[in-house]
Amino acid sequence: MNTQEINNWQAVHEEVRRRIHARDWKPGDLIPNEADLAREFGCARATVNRALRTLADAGLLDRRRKAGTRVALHPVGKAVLDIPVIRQEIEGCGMAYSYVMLDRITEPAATSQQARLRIRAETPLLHVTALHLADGRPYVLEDRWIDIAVVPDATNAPFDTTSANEWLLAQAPYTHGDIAFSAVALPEMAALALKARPAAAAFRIERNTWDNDRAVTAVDLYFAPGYRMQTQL
Amino acid sequence: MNTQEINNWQAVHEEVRRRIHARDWKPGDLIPNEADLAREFGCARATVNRALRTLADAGLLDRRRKAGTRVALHPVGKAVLDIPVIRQEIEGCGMAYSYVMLDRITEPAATSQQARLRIRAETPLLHVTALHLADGRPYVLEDRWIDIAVVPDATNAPFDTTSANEWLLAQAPYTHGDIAFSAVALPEMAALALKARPAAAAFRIERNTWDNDRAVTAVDLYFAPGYRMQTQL
DNA sequence: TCGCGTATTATGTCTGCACATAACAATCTG
DNA sequence: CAGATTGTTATGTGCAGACATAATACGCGA
Repeated sequence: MNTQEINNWQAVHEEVRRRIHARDWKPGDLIPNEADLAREFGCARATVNRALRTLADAGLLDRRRKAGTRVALHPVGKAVLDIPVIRQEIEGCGMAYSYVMLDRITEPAATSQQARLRIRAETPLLHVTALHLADGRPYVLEDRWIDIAVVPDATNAPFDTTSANEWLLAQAPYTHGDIAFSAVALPEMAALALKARPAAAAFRIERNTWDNDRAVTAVDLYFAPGYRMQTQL
Repeated sequence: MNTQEINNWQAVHEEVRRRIHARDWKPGDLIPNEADLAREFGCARATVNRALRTLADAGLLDRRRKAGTRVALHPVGKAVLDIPVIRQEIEGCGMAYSYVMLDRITEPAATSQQARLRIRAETPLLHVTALHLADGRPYVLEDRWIDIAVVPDATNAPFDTTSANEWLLAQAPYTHGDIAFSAVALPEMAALALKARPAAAAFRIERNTWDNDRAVTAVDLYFAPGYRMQTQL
């Protein structure tokens, strides 16, 4: 027999997962309560709790107090994307990373940035444009705005060898942010920098980060055509 | 004073987060060990453990046995994407969902599908093409291949009113999968179905799901131009 | 000085118990 | 009978103590 004791939370996790998968417990079914499972598996309720909580986090179970635990109707695929620092992403693929700053000026916020960062028109922003390369080939174009009022040190940072990306991570903490992925026709200037055909389909990431209610920075990343962002389910 | 007792894991979580944010503990710093923190906060080590574990899961801390816990150098943004059923995604936006099946044939696997699903050439696949609409406008084109050998019931499913998407979720369990996001120029047939300009930049999701080592299904989703996939950090 | 085994230490997890909290069920009251 | 009150139940979380595990630090011998 392979029925060794199920006395750690990973084993409980796996066994419950197996039962769901084997359709012993079908979507929508109420499963036994923690105390019963603990007794069945011969472990403490806390152990069962941890396993079920983890499964609920993963979207396989729905749990409600008193109502009990049931198998999720729609096992919502939750994909966890790591958003790595670009340098690490490139080096992680075994390619040589290099970086070129293309432009760096201080300018009043454009209308689109005002809305995005929820700032007033006269706010001066530091606008940095840079290119990240993998094995010498353009990989992604970084178009970034930084609120100088929130990150005053940025005025003195040259960004000529270290990307704003990494500098900000190390220097400017943030409390939350939002991120959006989309496909766009490459603007002409971006195409030029990336050595791609203008209007080619490019993967874009827009990201804004906030320190409490103050916008720290907004970035647009235009990836060279062919880029794929991949993960496991 | 607002120094009320920190005796639950959320409070510890918040306090640690605050200290990281306030740069009391800077990126790379070793923070006090669990036992010390528990003493400081006046709670049990298990409580501190849960808070720190959660923060580590979120990517803010790096933990290694014996080496201790340190503030992550690169607070890797881990974006958790919900991959909802398309119908729910549309209805969640307050739009009316509708669905049209465009095509449904059984055919031998094309070379590209063979590689993707790791199957032999002669394997027959059920190929279903369908359109999901929001408020009557094309939203996403679903191009799906199903291995009949793995999901025999699929042969009898008409897929004319319920999308293969939902049918599979309810009928065919899977153990794992992979998903990739990219931008592509819309193929002519897809553009036609989506009523978009051919070669327009479209957001594409490729997803493969597996039941242990057998491929269940592969799907390509072509979203209508303008689609944005969004989440919080 | 170099290598290797051992001691130390921080995290990882289990147990058994307790109480908190949410939600549904049953019952009481006007 | 309607609406409020109370009871019951399942999950959520806390605590103290124990042992497991991994990785570093130290000391010993060649």
